[in-house]
Amino acid sequence: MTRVGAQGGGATAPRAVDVARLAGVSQKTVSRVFNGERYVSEDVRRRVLEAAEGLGYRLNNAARALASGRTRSIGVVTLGTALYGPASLLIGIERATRDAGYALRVVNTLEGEPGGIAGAVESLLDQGVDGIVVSEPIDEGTPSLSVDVPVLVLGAPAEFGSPRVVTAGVGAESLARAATEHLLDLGHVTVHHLAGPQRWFAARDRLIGWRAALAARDRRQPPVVEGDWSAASGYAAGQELAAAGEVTAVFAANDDMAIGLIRGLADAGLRVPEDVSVVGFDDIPVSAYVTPPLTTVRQPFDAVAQEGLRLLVQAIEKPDAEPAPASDPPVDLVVRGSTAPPPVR
Amino acid sequence: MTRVGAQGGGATAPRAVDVARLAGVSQKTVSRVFNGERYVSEDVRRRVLEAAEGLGYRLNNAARALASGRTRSIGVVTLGTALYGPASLLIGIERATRDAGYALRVVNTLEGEPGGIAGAVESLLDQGVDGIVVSEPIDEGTPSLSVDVPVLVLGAPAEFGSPRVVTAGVGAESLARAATEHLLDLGHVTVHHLAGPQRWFAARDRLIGWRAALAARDRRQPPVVEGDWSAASGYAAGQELAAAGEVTAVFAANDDMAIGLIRGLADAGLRVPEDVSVVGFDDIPVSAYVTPPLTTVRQPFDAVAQEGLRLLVQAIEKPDAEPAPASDPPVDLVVRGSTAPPPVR
DNA sequence: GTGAAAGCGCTAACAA
DNA sequence: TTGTTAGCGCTTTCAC
Repeated sequence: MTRVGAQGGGATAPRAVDVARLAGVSQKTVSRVFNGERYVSEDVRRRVLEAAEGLGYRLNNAARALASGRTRSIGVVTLGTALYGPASLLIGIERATRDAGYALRVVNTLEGEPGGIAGAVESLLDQGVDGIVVSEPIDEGTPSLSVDVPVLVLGAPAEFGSPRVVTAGVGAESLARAATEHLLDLGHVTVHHLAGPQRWFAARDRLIGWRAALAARDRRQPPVVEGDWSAASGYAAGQELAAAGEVTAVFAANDDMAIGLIRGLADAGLRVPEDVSVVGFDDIPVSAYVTPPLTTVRQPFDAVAQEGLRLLVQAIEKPDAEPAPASDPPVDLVVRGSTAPPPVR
Repeated sequence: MTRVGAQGGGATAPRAVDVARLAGVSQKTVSRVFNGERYVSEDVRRRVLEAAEGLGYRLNNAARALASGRTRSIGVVTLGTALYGPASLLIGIERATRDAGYALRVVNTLEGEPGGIAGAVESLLDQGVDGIVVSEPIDEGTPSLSVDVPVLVLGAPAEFGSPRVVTAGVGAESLARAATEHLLDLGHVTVHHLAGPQRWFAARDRLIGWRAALAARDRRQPPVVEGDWSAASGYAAGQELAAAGEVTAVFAANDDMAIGLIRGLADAGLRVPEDVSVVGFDDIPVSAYVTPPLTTVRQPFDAVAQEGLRLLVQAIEKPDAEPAPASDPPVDLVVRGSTAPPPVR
C-alpha cells in the first residue's frame, strides 16, 4: 500500500514519522512539539509545524491514549429529557470540559431505563474515560458504584458511592429558601410547595430549602404536592390545591410546573397573583412573557459546571491534592408579576 | 510493577492475555469472544467470559481503535443553546448513536464563536471519530468543509460541503406550510410570519414553507419580521405588528417567540385569538398551559435522528451502498386555543 | 536540546 | 474452530 498525503483514494493518513522525515528531525521531536513540551528549539518547532501543516497531519488519539494510558476525555451521564435545567447544565459542562482540554462523551439515560445511571457509567468506563460527570442524578438505590476514575456528581449528596467522588451543587437549597422567604416577606402566612419527583436529588434539595425557610419562621408546613416536572402535573396540582382551599402562596420546583399550576388555579377560579402567589424555579426563557410573568429563581449552571469540572480535573491530574470544597453560588431571585401580598379577607 | 486484578493501589488493569491465560486459550480467542465473532465454541466462550468477569476485564478501546483504524464513535456538533428543538434533537441523536453501537462525542459551538461549526468539526476530527453529525446548522458561509469521514447534516440543504454528506430533515417546510394553511383555512386573508434568524437553515425552511402556502392560494405575502428565537424578540415583534395594523394571523417560527408575541400583542391591546390568531412551532412542554394554549406543530425529532443515523452508519460501514433518501415524516399539527377565525369587521 | 528503542493492548492476515 | 505473527502510531525511558 502506498501512503499518500492527501485524503481520498486509497490514501493513508500521515503519521508523525512522515512529518519527522519531512522536517528532518526524529519522530520523538514531532511528538514533543505536538505536546507542547519544553526543550524544543524555536527553529525546530517551526519546521515541524510547517511540515505537519503541509502533510495535513493530525495526531492519532487512539495511539496516544494507548501509549499514555490516558484518553483525555470525560464522560457525562445525563438524564434524558429536554428539560431546561439539565440541558443548560450539559452546555455548561461541555464548555468547561473543552476549556480544560478534554473531549466530552455523552451517555443519556431515561428514568426507569434498565441499568439506569450505573449502566450509563459502565458504558463510559467501557469506552475509556479519564473522569465521569453525573449530571442531576436520581436516587436509584444503587449499591454504590465502584469506579476506578474520579467522578463528579452535580447536584447530589457527597456520599454518592465511590471513594473518588467530588460534588458540586447549584445551591438549590438556598435558592429554594430565598424563593420561599420572598413569599413570606410579602405577608403570606405560609407557603405551599409543589415539589419535583423526590427520586431526583435536585427535587429533594428544593424541598429541604422550602422546609428550612418555613421552619426558621415557625410557620406551619402544609402537605407537599409532588409533580413530575411537567406543566401537566402542575396543572393537576393547581386543581388539587384550589379544591383544598387555604392556599395563598405556592413555591413550585420548576417553571414548567409553575406555569401549569397557574393555569390549573385559573381554571379553578383562582387568579394569580390576586388570590394566589406563585414562584417558580429555573427562569426558563418564556417565564418573563407568560401571563402573569413568573417570579422565579435562576440557577447558576455555568458557574457550577465550571467549578465542578475544576474539581474533577484536579482529581484526575493531581489525585493527592485536597479538593477545595465548592462555595455556594449567590442567589438570583427574579421578581415578576406572579407574586403579590396575600388577599385581604 | 505487579499486575493486580482489582482496582486501587498500584494495580494495572487486566488485559486480554490475562484473561486468555486464565481461560486456557489464546489471546486472539479472547478477542474473538469480545467481538462476537463466529467460530468460537460455546464452551470456550463461556470459559472466556467467566475468566473476564473474574478479573474485571474491560476491553481497551484505545488499543482496539489503534489496531482497527476505527474508533466506533460519532461526533456531534450542536449549537450551544438550551433551546427546546436542538436539545430534543441531541437526545434523539444520542439514543440512535448508542443503538447503532457507537459512542457519542459532543462539541458545542455558540453562534458567532470563532471557528464556528468548522472549528467544532476540526476538533472532532482531531479526537478521531468515524462519522460526524451537524445538528441544526447555521449558514456560516464556510468554504465547504473537507472532511474525510461521512457527515450527517440534520436540517440543512444537501449541498453542505463535503463529498460524503448525507442529510435528513424534520420536514420543516411541510410543517410550516401546514401551520400556515391552518390559519388560511380558518378564513384569514393572509398570514404574517415571525421568522427565526435567517442564518439558521431551520429558520429558512419555515419561511419557505410559509411562502409556499401563501403562494399556493395566491395570497399577499406581508413583510417578514425576523426574531432571534427568543420570547423577547417575539414580544418586540408583537408590538411592531400591532402598530403596523392589519394583522389577523401570525405564524411564528418557534413557540418561545410565539409566547412573547402573544404578550406583545396583548400589551398593545390586541387579544389572541379574538383579534389575532397565532401558531407556534415546536410544541414546547408549556405550550398547552400558557394563556391562551398555543396552537403549534410538533417536530419528529426522534424519527429524524434515527433515520439520519441510519444513513450515517451506512455511509460509515458500507461506503458504496446507495443512500436511500429519507422520506418526509408526517405532519403533526396541534390545534389549541390561540387560533380562531378572523374578527368580523 | 535531540534521538533510539521498547512497548502500550489490541486486530488483521494467515496458518494450522 | 483455534493459534501465530506482525504491526497500528504514539509515549516512555534512557542515552547522547
